[in-house]
Amino acid sequence: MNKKIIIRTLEKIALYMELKGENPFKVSAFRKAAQALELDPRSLAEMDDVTKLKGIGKGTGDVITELMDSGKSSVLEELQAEVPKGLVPLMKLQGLGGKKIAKLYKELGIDSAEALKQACIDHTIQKLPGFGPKSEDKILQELMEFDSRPGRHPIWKTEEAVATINEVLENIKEVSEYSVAGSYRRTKDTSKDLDFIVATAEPAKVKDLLLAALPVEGTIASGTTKVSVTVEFQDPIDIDFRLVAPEEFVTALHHFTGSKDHNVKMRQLAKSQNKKISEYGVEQEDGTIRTFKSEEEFFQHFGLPFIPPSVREDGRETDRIEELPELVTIEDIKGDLHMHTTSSDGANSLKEMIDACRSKSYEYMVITDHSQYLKVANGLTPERLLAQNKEIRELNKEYKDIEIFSGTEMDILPDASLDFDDDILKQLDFVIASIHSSFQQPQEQIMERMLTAMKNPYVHMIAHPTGRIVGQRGGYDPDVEQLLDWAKEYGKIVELNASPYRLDLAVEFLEMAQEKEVPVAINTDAHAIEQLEVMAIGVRHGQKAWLKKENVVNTWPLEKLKAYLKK
DNA sequence: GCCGTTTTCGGCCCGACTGTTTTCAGTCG
Repeated sequence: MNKKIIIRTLEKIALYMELKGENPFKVSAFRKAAQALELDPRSLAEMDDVTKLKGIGKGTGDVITELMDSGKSSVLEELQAEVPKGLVPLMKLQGLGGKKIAKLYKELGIDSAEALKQACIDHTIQKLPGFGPKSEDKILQELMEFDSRPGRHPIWKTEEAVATINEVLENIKEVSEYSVAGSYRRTKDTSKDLDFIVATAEPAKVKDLLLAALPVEGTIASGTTKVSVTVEFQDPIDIDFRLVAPEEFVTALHHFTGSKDHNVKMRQLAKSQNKKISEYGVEQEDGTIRTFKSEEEFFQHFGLPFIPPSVREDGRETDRIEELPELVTIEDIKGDLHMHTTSSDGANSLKEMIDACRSKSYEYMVITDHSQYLKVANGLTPERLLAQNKEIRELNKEYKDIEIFSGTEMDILPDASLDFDDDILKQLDFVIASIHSSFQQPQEQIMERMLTAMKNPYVHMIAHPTGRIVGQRGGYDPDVEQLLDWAKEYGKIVELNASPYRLDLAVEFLEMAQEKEVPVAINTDAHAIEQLEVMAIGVRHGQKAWLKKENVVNTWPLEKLKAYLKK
């Protein structure tokens, strides 16, 4: 029995219990059991007794055992017999939770979205105790909008909204400090909504100014310290603003940066020290509230080093603090191994790209324009590539402060051949191989193409290994584990493409790469000088996988990298 | 349902907002 199926079953049981209106602690016990399994790196076969895991006891352990023995769960089956399936999607509606849905089912027999809609239209909802005319209106509204609302927003779409809001906040003089928080600050590749913390002594005034400056489409909640609105940018997106007093800024920022699991862990830790964390400060044993000047100081208060937002995820980060000093940081980056110029589809010339990298104080850089197959990107023919190679060699003599490698981003063609012959490739310093075509091929064919590149002795790196676009397309679906095994076997680097459109490899695969000791390069794939800045996003994405500096080749000094590429 | 260096019962992170109440339950993050 697959571990993932067991995890999903435990979560499903929790969901059905919620719909039954079960004790919330019992519900969360099943969620915690699912999480305990998920966070344990071992396979089920490797665990002799699951109840030894913290969070799994007799009840949840029995469910797991039954699933392993018979492939089914009588607990889930009983719940499913009792709770209509049609109630499950109702949990997604804003403002409706397990208890209210359970009540609607028990009292009115509502067992589906359609039945709920009809009950709203017939005005039977508002007669139910605990519900009223406003609830009825809201539910109906939610039901109408639900299908058209986007789920999670990819980071490349939210960036624009964040920049706009930052600008608005910057220009309100009553705002003393502000920051985006939430999953965006943690550099998740998608976000459900955006959170902003705003420090001000005049919350009411700031609230009015803020709402007046934004294209607000609707209001979800509007209190004195918390405002939730739907704002119309490219797509409508929900934004939470928390207005706090200046001294509360740091604890509020920490709280609303999350993750939820990280906060739970921190609060438990505080409790064990007889303290209490809230968004307003840390209550000491004697009842006084302590506030902080910085998050560093906040963590220090609990005897912890600064934990960067990027790794505040599953709550285990507080147990991995000894690894924090080894994490890759933006200051460690010594070069960028993937960028384009006007020779192919870039917006800036060779010299402009070089000057931009010099101003970033990089030790080295690689020019990697597209190859001839990619006609839409004006890919270079062997002749143009060799001419560029010569030009780079000349420029390299001229610039003493940076080493300019001559490279290519060569297509792996649909027929599993490579776009350049070996006698061309061997004249280059750095060869990237990547797939830009025939994504729909079956996995065996994709993998055959990858294997050709892996086996070629002149190829150094596989770029954007899965071809995904965050929140838009899945890519060409390679068997990533196999790919990483090959990379290890044939000595290839895999890329962490830092473009917010890609962030490819994804976090789980980067973890796998590090475990298999496959070196990673964090590259911007810049098509214009401004895009060199996405390196910071890539680094934070890498931190989410706990990538260590030593495993990221472009943190290495020039000589070490050169020696590695030559072998 | 799970857990225990206040250990087999009683708590489980903490607080804001809404809509319903007339003091609070439910939902959300």
